[in-house]
Amino acid sequence: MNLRTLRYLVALERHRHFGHAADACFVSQPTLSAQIKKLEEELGVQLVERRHRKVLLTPVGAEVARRAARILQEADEVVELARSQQDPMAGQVRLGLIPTLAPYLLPHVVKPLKKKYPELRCLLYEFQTLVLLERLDRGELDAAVLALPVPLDGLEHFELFDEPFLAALAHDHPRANARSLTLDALRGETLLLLDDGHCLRDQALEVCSRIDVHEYHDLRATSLETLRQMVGAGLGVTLLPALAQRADDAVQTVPLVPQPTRTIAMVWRESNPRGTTLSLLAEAIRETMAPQITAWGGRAA
Amino acid sequence: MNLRTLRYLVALERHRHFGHAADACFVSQPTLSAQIKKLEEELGVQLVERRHRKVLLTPVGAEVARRAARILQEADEVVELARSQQDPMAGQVRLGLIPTLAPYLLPHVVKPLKKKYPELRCLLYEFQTLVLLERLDRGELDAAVLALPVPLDGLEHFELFDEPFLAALAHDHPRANARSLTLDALRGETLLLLDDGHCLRDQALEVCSRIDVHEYHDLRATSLETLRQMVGAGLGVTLLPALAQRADDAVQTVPLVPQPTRTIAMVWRESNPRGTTLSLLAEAIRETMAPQITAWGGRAA
DNA sequence: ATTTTCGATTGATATATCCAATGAATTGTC
DNA sequence: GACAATTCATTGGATATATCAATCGAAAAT
Repeated sequence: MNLRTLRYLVALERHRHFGHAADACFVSQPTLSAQIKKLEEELGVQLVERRHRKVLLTPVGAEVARRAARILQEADEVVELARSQQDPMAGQVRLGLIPTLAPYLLPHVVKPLKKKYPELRCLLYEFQTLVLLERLDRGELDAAVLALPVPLDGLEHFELFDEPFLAALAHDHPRANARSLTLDALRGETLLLLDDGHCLRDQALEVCSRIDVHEYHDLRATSLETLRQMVGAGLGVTLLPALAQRADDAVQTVPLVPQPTRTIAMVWRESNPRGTTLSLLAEAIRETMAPQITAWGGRAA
Repeated sequence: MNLRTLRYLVALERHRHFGHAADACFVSQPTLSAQIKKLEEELGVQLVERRHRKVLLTPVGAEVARRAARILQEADEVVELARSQQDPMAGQVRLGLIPTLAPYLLPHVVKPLKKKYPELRCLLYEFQTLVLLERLDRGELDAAVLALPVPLDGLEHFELFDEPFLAALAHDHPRANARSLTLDALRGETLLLLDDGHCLRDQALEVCSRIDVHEYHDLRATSLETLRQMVGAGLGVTLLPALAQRADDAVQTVPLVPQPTRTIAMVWRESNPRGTTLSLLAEAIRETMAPQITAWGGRAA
């Protein structure tokens, strides 16, 4: 069976006339006749009653034509689907972000992106780095926004910006009102960290590795907001990524000198055919965030 | 576009491997490769990510494949329609049954069916209810025999009979030789059940919900025969469907009063062109089983 | 460094589809 | 009743398409 042949049958049903149906299909009448006949042979049933000056579909023929019309419609829909996919900035993109970034970055970028690329529908997911890379590889995500470094084999990457870390202290901490702090000033403090698996945990540990701080081991926060609460409650200090800072009576954030940062980038599979879309998307995010980041002394990539 | 090409795409989706997909379609690998490529060109979108040792469908590719599978199923239905037109009770029918019914029902019906419809070849499958419904929907089965209720949208159904439940007790259980039991008589017993996913598990729980029994949680049987062994070993009691009873030194089955039952029915897709065949088949099964069922006090539908 | 795996490419061959011309059956006209 | 008109079927040759075996080349595995 063949979609073309089904089209012939549907045309024949409409026109009830071999010649006219053939015209409508832009083929010659013998072609259509032969194909209908072949279809009948293949199916082993008579589809058409050929009477002089009158073509009638048999009951089976009518049913087959009805189903054929439906099949053709669905086939046309597939073509439509593909066509609508042609515009690089249309359709949907499945985007994953790390949890210590997503809730703070998205409020800045979602609206501008919607404005710049109104046809683009971003499906947003929040996973830790390892899961992001896994899903990326399995094709369950189109791109991931995360902190470098990650193993980049087979991946394209586009650096978005360097996000500074700030010291977060309880409001009644002796140094809470300093204009800035050196890392050394935190020596001897109790350091609060996120749970295992969050890249921010490793980044904070890395930054603080050269000074003598003791991690608070009894409780590890599972979200940045919990971590902030713990700082506010006076359990210790932590490093907050700049995007996560906000007015908070209980917690003061103080810039560090020299400024530690983490590099935020978007990555995707080299083989992803939507590479263009993803570059443009990354570029748009970079551009949107640049003013904010430079104001904080970070590097817009 | 071409139905053959769509078949190639669907095979590629299933196998995620050009060579294997080609084998499954009985063509050479270059043929399949070329056709997929041509389809991509025709649609103007990349459907497949070709990575070394790994083939991945793009999101569009996956969607196209999904629609293609549907189209192909409908095309196959046209062929079936035509075939069944020639002789409704010839050809093959793919029939799925639930595992708590198949081994006990089939010995009763296979021979009579063979006699009544010698041209009909039944391919038999055994799956749990959820899988049956899924495969039915995907067109991998023509009909399923299962216990109602199930969601019946888009499905025809034909009730075959109501199968009674019997109490199954170890032969040395105090009540093992009773002529009949009320459910209340099981109060306080340990109830043995099948594993999750078996509808019989839910049916037994439903029946016993009003009396106080404790489920034996440490081990759930994966088959009715295992369950019977466990009862024989004295681990507890269970409910057996009437068709599953048989002479067994270690296990006694006792009728319950009033008699709980489950309704066994055959279901198939409304759109299945072999509806006539399937009704006749169901009718034949109902007729074959009626004497047996009424002898047990069940209702022949 | 070598081998293995696997999709892409090539070129020859078989098949399917197409059209123009023509045939055959029915109906309408003189 | 002969002849023309209509309409679908058939024929035969041209063209397009799908197919295969053989081979290539890149990436991984050893």
